Amino acid sequence: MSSHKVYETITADDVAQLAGVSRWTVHRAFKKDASISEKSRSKVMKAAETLGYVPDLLAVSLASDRSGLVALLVDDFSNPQQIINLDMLTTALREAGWHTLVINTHDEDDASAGLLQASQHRVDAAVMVGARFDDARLVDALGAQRVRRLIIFGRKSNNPNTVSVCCDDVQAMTEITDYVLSRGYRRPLFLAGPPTVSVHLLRKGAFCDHWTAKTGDVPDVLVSDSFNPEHAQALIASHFADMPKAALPDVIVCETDSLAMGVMDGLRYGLGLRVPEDVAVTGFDDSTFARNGNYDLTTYRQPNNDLAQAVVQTLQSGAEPSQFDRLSGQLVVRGSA
Amino acid sequence: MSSHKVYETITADDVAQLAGVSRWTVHRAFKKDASISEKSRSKVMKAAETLGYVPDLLAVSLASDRSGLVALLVDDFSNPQQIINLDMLTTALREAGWHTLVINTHDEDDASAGLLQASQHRVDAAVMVGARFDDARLVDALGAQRVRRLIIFGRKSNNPNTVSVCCDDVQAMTEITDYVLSRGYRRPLFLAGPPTVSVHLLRKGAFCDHWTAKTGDVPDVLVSDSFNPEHAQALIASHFADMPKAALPDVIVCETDSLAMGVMDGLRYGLGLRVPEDVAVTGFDDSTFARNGNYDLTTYRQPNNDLAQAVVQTLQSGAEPSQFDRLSGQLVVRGSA
DNA sequence: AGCGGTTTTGCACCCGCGTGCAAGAAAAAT
DNA sequence: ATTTTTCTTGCACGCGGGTGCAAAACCGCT
Repeated sequence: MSSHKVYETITADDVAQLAGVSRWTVHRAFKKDASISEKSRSKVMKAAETLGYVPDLLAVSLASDRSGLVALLVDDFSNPQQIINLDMLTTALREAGWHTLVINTHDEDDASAGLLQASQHRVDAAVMVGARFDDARLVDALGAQRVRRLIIFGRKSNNPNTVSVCCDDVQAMTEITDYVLSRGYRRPLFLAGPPTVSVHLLRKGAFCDHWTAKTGDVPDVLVSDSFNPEHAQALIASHFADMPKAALPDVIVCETDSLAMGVMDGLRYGLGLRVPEDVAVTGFDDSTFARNGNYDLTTYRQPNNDLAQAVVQTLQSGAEPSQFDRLSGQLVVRGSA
Repeated sequence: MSSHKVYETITADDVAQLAGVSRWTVHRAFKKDASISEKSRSKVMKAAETLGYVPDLLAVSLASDRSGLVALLVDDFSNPQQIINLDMLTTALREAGWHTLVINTHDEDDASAGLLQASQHRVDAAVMVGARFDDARLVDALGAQRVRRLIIFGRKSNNPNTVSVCCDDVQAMTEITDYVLSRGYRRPLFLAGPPTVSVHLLRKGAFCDHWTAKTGDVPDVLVSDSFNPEHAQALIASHFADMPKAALPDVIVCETDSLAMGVMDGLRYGLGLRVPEDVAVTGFDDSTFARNGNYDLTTYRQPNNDLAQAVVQTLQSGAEPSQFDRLSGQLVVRGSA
């Protein structure tokens, strides 16, 4: 109507006509290993070239029942780790020939709606990158499964209709715990993010269990309602406001870097304490800002690229894929602990 | 083949059959303001409900020549501002009923290929969020225009086939300049990002022009090959390594927050200088980390949400849209200058 | 030239749904 | 009760291309 179309769509029929063959021959020319003579293939290719023909992916999807689309459901763009995941995933998927539908979900209902929308686009798979939803409930809510394949990214899901791609949180937390112990810290506080989510239980649980196993003590745990650093900063500042120095923990083990950075800001600017002299801090993720001069955070680096590649491999292996839920990263020791 | 389909696709025909009407009536039931009796609409809706029918967007797109997809070409996931843009855009578009194809482009050729791929998905529009490509060349390279509408986001493009959505950089830089002058700084250095890109010429030019107009002096300019903070940190550290204190600038005006943060780290940890006592710093974007206790950056906040809304409005107004290239943000004064 | 076998090519039909038009049903008017 | 007028409904056809099969063209050989 009003949108004047500058570009006239060219279809395979146009190419066929120009090349003097049938539409199906054009199709074969573009298909690897198709039965077609070299002569007509080159005719077709030349015609396609001059016309600037490219196959319409929409039509291809409809006809072939493969869309070449993968939905990425992301629920927190302020989380640096999720952004890195996004970066890696979009890159890896694109290199492997997939395109990416990013769905910015804000809460769980949104995630559920997003999954439905993804299915309406016939995505070949949906990857849940978020941290704020409960995947078990989500999958069930969707009934059988409108989405061909559901990948839970960054944490372990026990839902059988699902593939988990994540690193081994228990192993990672164990390494952190051992390191903290080896440095002589004995009065730890674990700072956890919002409860509701399985990965956190894993990290918190792994830390507490391992600590108790090694020392016999049960560590204190503090829970933040949000991963937002500013929130954590305020929490720390108020939580320790009237506490005598002697009662302070000597190390705060945080579930993520974002929490750790907030903690450091809170300790320094809110309480006037030094890190690590007064209180040491560890994080998890090795985000960009964690390694600058200001934070210099001891943390754990996830194998981001491997994780993204694991998703691609999962998609490429049509059959029941090996689970990639035990990838391992690397402890990064810096100045904060 | 190997991928056993758990979920049987339900089409409008299935619903039609169950409801005892024709497929077209089903279509009408789902179409607002369609001519259909209340009776049959409710019959259809009930049938659709029990079957769990949702229209297949792929087929809809193919048939209606509107995909409901918008491509977002992003070239730098390490740039916090671009992430905020991504966040705002995906949210605003989703609220307006569009879905988002995010294409992670790494260089200009990639952007060009990405645009082509976007067109193959019949996107209703493509939004270039990147900073690293030259849009003029890009648009021309694509020939007429395979993409219905091309929106350049975050900077002004002069290409007539394009809609620019951005804030008024000249106005913004002028405000910063006036502020810096009002604080008594007189030996500025402007730190620019990689050249090649128009927006930067705007900010740098605006600063230099306005400064010269006000003082008669021509400011020094330093160029960083990358917006990466660590890169800027190293650059600053080496650039000023052997310079006597008296020769240092008294304020470093940076093109973006990421540069400014790198500069602050370089000044502090590389050169042992204090900010703002020895050297003041200003940024641009008001990113999350710019406002924490460590950086406390004086910067300029872009109207992120307005910008995203402007994109939506552009898409919704079918006809020649008013250009949204003069939106204005807000100077944010903090401790760094 | 004639024949069996192989490679190429064309075609009917389908993917799931939108559009325009004409037939059918119901409501309004005579 | 009959004719108009207005709503509803059904249907042919199209969007651009993929699949399987059958016809056609090609091949070497007798």
